[in-house]
Amino acid sequence: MTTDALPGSAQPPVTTRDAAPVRKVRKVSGRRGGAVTMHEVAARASVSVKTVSNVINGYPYIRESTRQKVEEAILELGYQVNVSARNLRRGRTGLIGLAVPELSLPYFAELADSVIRAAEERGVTVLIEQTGAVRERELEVISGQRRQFTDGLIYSPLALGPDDVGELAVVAYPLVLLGERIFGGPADHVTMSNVEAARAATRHLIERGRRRIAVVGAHPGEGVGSAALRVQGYRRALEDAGIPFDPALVAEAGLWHRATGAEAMAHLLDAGVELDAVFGLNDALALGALHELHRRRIDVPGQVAVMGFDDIDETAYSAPTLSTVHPGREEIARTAVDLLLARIDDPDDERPFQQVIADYSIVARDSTAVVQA
Amino acid sequence: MTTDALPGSAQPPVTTRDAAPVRKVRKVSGRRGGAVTMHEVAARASVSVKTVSNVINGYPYIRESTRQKVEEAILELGYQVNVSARNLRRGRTGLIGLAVPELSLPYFAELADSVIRAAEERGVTVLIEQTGAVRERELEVISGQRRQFTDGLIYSPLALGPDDVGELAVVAYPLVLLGERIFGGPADHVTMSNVEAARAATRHLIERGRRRIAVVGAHPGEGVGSAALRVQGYRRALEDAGIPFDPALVAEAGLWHRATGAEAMAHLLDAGVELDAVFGLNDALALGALHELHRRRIDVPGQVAVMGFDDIDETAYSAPTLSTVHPGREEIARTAVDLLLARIDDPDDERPFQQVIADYSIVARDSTAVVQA
DNA sequence: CTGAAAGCGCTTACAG
DNA sequence: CTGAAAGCGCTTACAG
Repeated sequence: MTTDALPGSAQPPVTTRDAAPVRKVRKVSGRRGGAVTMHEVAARASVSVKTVSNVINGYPYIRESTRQKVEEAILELGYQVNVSARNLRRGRTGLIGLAVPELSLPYFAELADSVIRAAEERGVTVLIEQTGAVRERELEVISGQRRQFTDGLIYSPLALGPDDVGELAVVAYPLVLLGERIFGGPADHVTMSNVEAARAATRHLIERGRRRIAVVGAHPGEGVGSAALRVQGYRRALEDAGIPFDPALVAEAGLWHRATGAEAMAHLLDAGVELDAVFGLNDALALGALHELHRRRIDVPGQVAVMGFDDIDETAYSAPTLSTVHPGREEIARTAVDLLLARIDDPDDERPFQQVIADYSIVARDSTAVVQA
Repeated sequence: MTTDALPGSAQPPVTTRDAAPVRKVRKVSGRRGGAVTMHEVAARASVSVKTVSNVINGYPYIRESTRQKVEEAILELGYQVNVSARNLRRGRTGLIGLAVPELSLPYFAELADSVIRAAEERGVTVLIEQTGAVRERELEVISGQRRQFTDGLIYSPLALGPDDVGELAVVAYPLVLLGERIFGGPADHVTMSNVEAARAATRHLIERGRRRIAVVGAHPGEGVGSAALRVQGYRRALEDAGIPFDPALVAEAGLWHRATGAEAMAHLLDAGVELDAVFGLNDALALGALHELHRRRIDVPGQVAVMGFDDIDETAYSAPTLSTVHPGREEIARTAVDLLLARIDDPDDERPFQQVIADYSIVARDSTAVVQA
């Protein structure tokens, strides 16, 4: 080692031929050269590397005095395990992948947040990949180079459909599927009861006296995915209450963004459709609808009640605050991580793939409050 | 190798003692055991491993016929480089860290998005870490275990201040600092001209005839960080125009969220402060203010113009759309990645630390439109 | 242009 | 409870 100067430091290079036995300040080195190795720790503690390794990995049967010697040496030398070497030896990386459409979409940003936290609790690190909800890139994620970096993948496709189950069949690493695009795939699957949740959301509106409930975000002609399932739940709730289904109340929105929600809402209003409530199939759509209603000075919830789906942070801050469906994002994240780690820990486990359905709950806020007469 | 069944497959375990010379379908294996090695490729192509390595790493002086033999063998065997082994040998991981407060905050979600894209173009992968803007965790990131995984770090602290420069001094890996909390630290630094941008934003309002311009999001008593700098820019613009500064127009908001923006706005209005414009020190604050104005049926921009800062996606979708400052997020991300990679590629480079200031621009939207008389 | 061989820093049977 | 040694799969001087 020739210099301790920071790389790129403005100071003149200092050649340290240190005579001092122990350095005062040991810099936090990244993975770069000259790092302390296990052998040096072993030498200093007068034990074998095996023993150092045992201490580090929490092997239980170590004499207390030995453990202490080793721990002291580790501290004194500022030793850190070389992760690449460990990975090479173990055949693991300690990293799991998370593939989502885009972090710019609040729901997925929050999902990523939850997955990172859940993984952290289990001592693993998350590598996020963005697919842009582009079919080609969603397929690329499955077999791309990044799979070399990770022990498994949590995969939330938006463009793939049931026909792509075959693409997943080639996967030989632990995989957990999220969402409603592919069912029965060769992977564990965490999802939610979209139909029941949407039914409950609609019932929530009906119970508050609403009868003309519009839906924003439908994907007409699509048989799979969240849109189809949630519209189905909406229709069930109408049936339950004996309210006839009126197609005029169903507004399409391909992308589930605020902008499309506002547009769809505008279409409904411009068409003169009579309505006293709006169910946005996700929160962004509902917030878009809310803005459009505001813009037209239509009182929420006085004239029109609004309901969303996802319970993103923002819904607690909008004016009025938005009632929505809490889809158990934390639970979904935790379950996905746990399922993945179970497969990673025991790759020869032959137990059948699991499908876990997360609990949802209705979050009642101001946008669906009962207005005092 | 005993079985090709998917791990955890419901099928009975199949012991493959394959006699067939070539497998039909090779599964995309993660990092798990039994993967093809370079030696097998070398054997099949009848060359040495060195040659295979050369082909893979694009070493130029290889006979065309040799290259083809090797490439065929790679294809036939479905060979993929073992990243852990390569990393161990190279002393690099190909991963860079990105530490941000929270992905749930739209600005940071979008920043992460941009950094991931920029890194992807350069062939490196990003590992995101969340600090929650908690001082303790921001410090932990600097020396934590994850630094073992990455070749360098892009670091965006929110809780640390100038006094913490010392904490960075121990860092011996390439580091790029983002934001306005720490200046002159031992690292490259990408920032923006907060003062000038805020001044331009305020001027934008003044040019549209506004004179009573409120500021939302100030941090009274704080000398560093975005809040102080942006308020400074605001005051300069007032001076430029000969408008006296009125402290009553400055509203505090510790956290820069939609909710606090709405609260601050409410305070201003309840206090009866006369105003014809609001400058939110970030977009979330401005959007919160916008909602509060809507709620009170105060027309934007008719009665009050609203300006934000950050140009998050959402500002293009709000009603009315929000004028804001475009801080060159993409440029910041790209520059940060490039600076970091330059240090990683040449760790012995002694060139002084750079401070790069990204260009900003004013985005004029409906919330500051000039209203026809 | 290509080969034989050392070594990156761990973990883990195998012995004792 | 601990040690000596092999080997994970690469890359890279060193030779030719």
